[in-house]
Amino acid sequence: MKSAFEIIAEPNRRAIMSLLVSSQQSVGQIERRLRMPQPTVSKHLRVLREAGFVESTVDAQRRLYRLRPEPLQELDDWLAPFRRFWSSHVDALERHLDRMDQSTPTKKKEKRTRPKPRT
Amino acid sequence: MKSAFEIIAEPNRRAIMSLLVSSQQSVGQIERRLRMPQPTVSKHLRVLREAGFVESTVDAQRRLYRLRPEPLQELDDWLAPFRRFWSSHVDALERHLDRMDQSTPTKKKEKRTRPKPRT
DNA sequence: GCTTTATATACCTTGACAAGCATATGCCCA
DNA sequence: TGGGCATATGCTTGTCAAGGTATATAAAGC
Repeated sequence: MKSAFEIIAEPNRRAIMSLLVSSQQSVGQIERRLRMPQPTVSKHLRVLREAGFVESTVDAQRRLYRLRPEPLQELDDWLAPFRRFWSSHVDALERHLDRMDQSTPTKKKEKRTRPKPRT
Repeated sequence: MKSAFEIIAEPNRRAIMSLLVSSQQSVGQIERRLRMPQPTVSKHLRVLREAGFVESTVDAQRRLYRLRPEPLQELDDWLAPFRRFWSSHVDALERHLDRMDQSTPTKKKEKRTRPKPRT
């Protein structure tokens, strides 16, 4: 089984998801609005469906697809531990930088790979 | 350039990120704690670094890696529009299901692909 | 029943990427 | 300065997934 992260790694799938945020859509609607060949849409919808990101309803010859919240919540849960790095204060990074040294450092030359970000 | 989503799609990279949440780590520490061959660690760190997920400090022969908040925030931003589906009420799904019909439905047979989830 | 519309699937090709292994680079210390 | 430790990089290979094209399934309407 594929992780939720791999599912949304694909740009077309993210586009489909974003489209479904406003309301449910048929395959044909998605196809037209995203200017994407129909088999491509169907295949991505299949992946999304099997991963639980969307569900479908039969409407005559059409299938209406809509979002399901659970897998997105899983992504959100993974992000949670990292959220403290930016959500609390502007200087969250600074606090992080000060919480160092459980390694065995010798000299600390402190040559940063990047310039210190000015938030 | 690669999207932040593709970067974190790789399980080993997510493991490294999670490890760095507690504090910065040297390559050797990551290698031992995740039981991962050293070249593998270095290569993933390179990907993470070039995508802005981590930055490094030179400490003699070691390189200390630590997290950077920005790219994760980007992920969080993408998730934001979907958050209304679960964060507000228990019946967020229900409300979504009721906000339908901008398609041209004919009969509405309502054969759900899955059983209606009982939250 | 036949045609049209809507969606799904099968097959093939191609590209991307991760792992494994070997090797290079760089720094420390005796 | 030579050897050992820490990390980075090069090369090769196997795998997997996405796109393209064609075709299958199924319902609608005449």
